[in-house]
Amino acid sequence: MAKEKINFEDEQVKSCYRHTTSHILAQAVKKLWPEAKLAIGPAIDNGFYYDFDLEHKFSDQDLMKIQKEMKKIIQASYPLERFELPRDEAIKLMTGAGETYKVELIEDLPEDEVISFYKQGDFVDLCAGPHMEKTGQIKAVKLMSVAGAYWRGDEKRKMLQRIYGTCFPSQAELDEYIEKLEEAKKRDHRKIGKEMDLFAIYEEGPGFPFFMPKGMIIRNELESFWRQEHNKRGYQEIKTPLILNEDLWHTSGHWDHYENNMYFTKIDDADYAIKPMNCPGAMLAYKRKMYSYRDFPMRIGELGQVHRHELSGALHGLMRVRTFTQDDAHIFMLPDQIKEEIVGVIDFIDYVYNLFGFKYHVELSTKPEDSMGTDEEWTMAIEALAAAMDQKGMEYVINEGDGAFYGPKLDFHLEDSLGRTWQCGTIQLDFQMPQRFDLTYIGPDGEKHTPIMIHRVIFGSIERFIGILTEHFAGKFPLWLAPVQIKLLTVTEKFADYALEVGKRLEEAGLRVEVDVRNEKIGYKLRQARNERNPYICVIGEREAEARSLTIRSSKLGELGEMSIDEVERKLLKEIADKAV
RNA sequence: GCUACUGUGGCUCAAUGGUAGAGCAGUACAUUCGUAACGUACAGGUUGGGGGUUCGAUUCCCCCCAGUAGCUCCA
Repeated sequence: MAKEKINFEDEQVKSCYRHTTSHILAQAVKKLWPEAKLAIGPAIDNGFYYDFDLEHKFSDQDLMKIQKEMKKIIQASYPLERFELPRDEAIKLMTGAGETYKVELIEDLPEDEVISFYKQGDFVDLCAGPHMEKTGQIKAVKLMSVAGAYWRGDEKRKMLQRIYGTCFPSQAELDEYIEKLEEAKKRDHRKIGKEMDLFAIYEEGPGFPFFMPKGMIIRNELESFWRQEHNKRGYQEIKTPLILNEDLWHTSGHWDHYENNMYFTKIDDADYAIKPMNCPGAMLAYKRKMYSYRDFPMRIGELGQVHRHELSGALHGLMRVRTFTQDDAHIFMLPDQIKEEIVGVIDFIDYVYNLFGFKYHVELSTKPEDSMGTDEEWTMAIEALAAAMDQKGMEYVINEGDGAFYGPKLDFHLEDSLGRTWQCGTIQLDFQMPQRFDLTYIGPDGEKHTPIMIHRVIFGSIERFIGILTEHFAGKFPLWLAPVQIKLLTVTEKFADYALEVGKRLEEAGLRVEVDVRNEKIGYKLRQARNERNPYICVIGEREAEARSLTIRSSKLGELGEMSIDEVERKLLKEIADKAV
């Protein structure tokens, strides 16, 4: 049986395999530190973890020790035996063992739930299973790291020590996984951002990124693309201030629901807040005049810079910052326009993500504990979002209680190089804000009505999106985004005149060109140009200068041979116009 | 914010209880060389900040700041 090939393609098998390994981890830790209390130890996407409550702090050396102990348990190939106990006996067993966390888990199980345990050797753990038949079936194990994690994910409760590990049916597969992780690290946008001189974050401003000239090119290209696409889709653009009076934030509900994340300031003794969201500004902009029902839908976009006080430990390169620019828009509409507008935004997001070749998944986030509005309004809003997704025939998962305080949302998540997902696009349906700000329009009945509003972003934040793009393309950006699109390298200084002339001409055609006429060997200049991830590199020597041609090399396709300057110009301009990836 | 870890010249890293070294990048000189690093020289650091222990700390201790991983939270 143990010789049977373990099918990791089967998610259930994989999960069962990893879950068993987490029990082996727990057994090893209990052997080495009998006083350790066990919390929980599930299989996760890339492996498994187990949480322990233990005075002794695990070090990297400890991980090695534990791993050795795990090997012994695997070699002993204990069978995993399941047994069930009535509730009181189960509690007695765990209380006797001093496993207070397990007792709490049992006490929280529903009355009619079967309480099962798994035993391997002298180790017993509360567990619903399933498990492998014996510990000897586990082949390649590696403990990855140790980190803190709150008991039951509650920051008010004790922080436990969590050991992360992974395991595979063979050493080769484990090695492959480790190698993949190494490769992914090379794509880290923080590393590439530094190497390509795109952006920087200094101690003087944690979470407040600086964009350098090359990063600004990417930013500006994204923004002009954004404007173009919004124009096409009937959006108008506004800009609202960064700082607004306290009253506004009371009206919007931010003061009550979002204060912890806001920065405040005073002007002439009056309280002001730095905006954490753009919507209240958009509300004021709406209120500047009267509207007819014929004016809807009204789509108002804003590239709005917001500031949010994120916890220091949450900051992460460009992905999680304390100031970012949302590619925001607020759509005001009539009740019967809701679904169509949501579908329109879904299509828009899908168009943009597909352009870059992104895979994404969607979550529907429902009413959080701290929220405004009635249950009926929330139900209606959630149903509208779900209906739009259903009309598109798109899959989504429900993310219970994770909505914004003013309404439910559809969140679009993109993956980074390490498989972590980041929320980028979001569509939020809001019945609250228009009421609170007393927004109105005149309906066909001649009466005043309150419009319905959508908040939405496509990129999410320009910063995060650039981070994701950087990792997705490993710094080899599509030509239209590349900070330098073509780099010309001279073989010797003799060809500098020709190179500069070509450079000038390509620049006049609208291309971003760099010419390297330095007195260095061509191999050296070439190496540097490649390290800079330049999409196109041309070496210019005697041959090219005489024929007035270019020998071009693509970072993606390799050598493309000799072409006329015209050809190169046309080729690149077309690639840019096509936004080819 | 919490837990653990880390913090040395622009970058990557080394070293030691006795006031720091290398490679890359930079500058100068030399070289004019056709597809991933020519050579020589120079310059560059009060070892994140503050305090303490010590005859002496960058190395040990404490506090703070920043970063990394994870948790919590989130675009």
